[in-house]
Amino acid sequence: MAPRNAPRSRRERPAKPALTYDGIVATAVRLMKDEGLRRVTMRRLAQELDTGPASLYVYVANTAELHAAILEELLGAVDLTPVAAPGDWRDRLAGVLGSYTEVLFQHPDLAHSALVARPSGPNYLALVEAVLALLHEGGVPDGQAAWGVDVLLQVATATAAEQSARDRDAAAEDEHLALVAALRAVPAETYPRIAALAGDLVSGTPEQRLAWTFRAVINGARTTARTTD
Amino acid sequence: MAPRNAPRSRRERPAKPALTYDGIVATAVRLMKDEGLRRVTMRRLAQELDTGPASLYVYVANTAELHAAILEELLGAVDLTPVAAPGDWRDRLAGVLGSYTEVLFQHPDLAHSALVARPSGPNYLALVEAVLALLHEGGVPDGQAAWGVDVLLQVATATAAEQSARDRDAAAEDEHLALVAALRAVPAETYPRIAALAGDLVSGTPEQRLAWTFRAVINGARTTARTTD
DNA sequence: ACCTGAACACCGTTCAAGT
DNA sequence: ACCTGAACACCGTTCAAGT
Repeated sequence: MAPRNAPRSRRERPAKPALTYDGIVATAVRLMKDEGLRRVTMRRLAQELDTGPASLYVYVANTAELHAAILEELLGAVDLTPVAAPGDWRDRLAGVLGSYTEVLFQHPDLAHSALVARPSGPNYLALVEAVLALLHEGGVPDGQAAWGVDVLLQVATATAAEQSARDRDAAAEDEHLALVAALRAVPAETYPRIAALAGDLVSGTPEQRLAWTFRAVINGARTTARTTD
Repeated sequence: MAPRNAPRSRRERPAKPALTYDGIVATAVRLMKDEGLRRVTMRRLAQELDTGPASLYVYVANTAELHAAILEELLGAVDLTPVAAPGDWRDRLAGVLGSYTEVLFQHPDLAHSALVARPSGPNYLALVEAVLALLHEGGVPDGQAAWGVDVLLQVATATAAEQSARDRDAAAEDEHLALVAALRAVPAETYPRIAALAGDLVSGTPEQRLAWTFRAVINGARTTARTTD
């Protein structure tokens, strides 16, 4: 046992390290990994940093910005090596997008927040750059590449966000099952095409569907001119 | 002035009409149009219905389901007449999708909730049926049409959701401006493609970009086989 | 400049108890 | 079966006052 009244805790563990933006974000990332994004609230985070919630507003404008900062941090894990690897550009682009998707699927609540407040830090920019570089290599015209990168990242993000809601709580899963049931039980007179395609509409894993979607969007972006109409 | 103590209010305005699912949803729709989706909470809605929040849980499983029911209601306003109109199937499909987008842009908070909990009522099914019918008319193979309808509705919904966040609060708009600024100020050595396309990346209105995206996804879905790999 | 206590104005959801 | 009061366990954000 340490002697009583020793000034240890005062000197070795300064109870309150000064607040910094980086420190706040790092704590937020840890909190999210430990307890999920739902618990990364201004109040809970302030508690973790041994302060009051008002103090955080000096560094972060609101909760959405905080969540965007967490995502930006995690985007450092996206594998961008396919950009410089050999092989077909489409496959390598699908690889980068697949890696982005994996990051989102591992922390799926973030995908949801990414749709609302996109990050704009270096890791996000590096991802955009990688996608643009591969579209350029594939000969996709600049204007189409510029708009195409948005669509590609958006479908990946939206798919992860949808999936995340179902993973998180049973109610969202129930609702998805309700949709599947509704599609299968639909009267063929009123909805002939839905009835004809019932099986196809719900087939495949999210990953399989997303892989096809990436290819389809890449092909579409490559071949669809940006006419001003 | 009416005579005092008349039993009027007791007989002519029964203070509490019985709760029903339809009544709850109708009140929720009205409340959203009056005060915005943010105010359509279980507590606020219960107050509007002159009861306690616990009573609503007899009819609605949770807030997400309530919001999905509101959207399903509003989807009745989507214009599906292009399905049976003359003209190029692509243009008519873009028309249906554009009408769906307009509904979402008018009540943009709903778009956000639609990504999490999709509706599965008759209006949503009619929209899916319309898109499938037009893809069928265009000769898009069944499997590709089945997966393509999802992508088309998803990009429309995700675009509206993004836009809604910016319309709603200034903070989200600031964040978007931060991204635009970051894209324009990026060092050309580190991010050569972003620098080269800076103007294109942020050009166009959401409507213009979405119109191109619809065409690109339709083309991609039409030409991209669903190989099992 | 930075930090904070305290307050304002809310939330979703559950559950035992009533009718 | 349906409805409810009351409670549990939280929220985001602001602002005047302190250091």
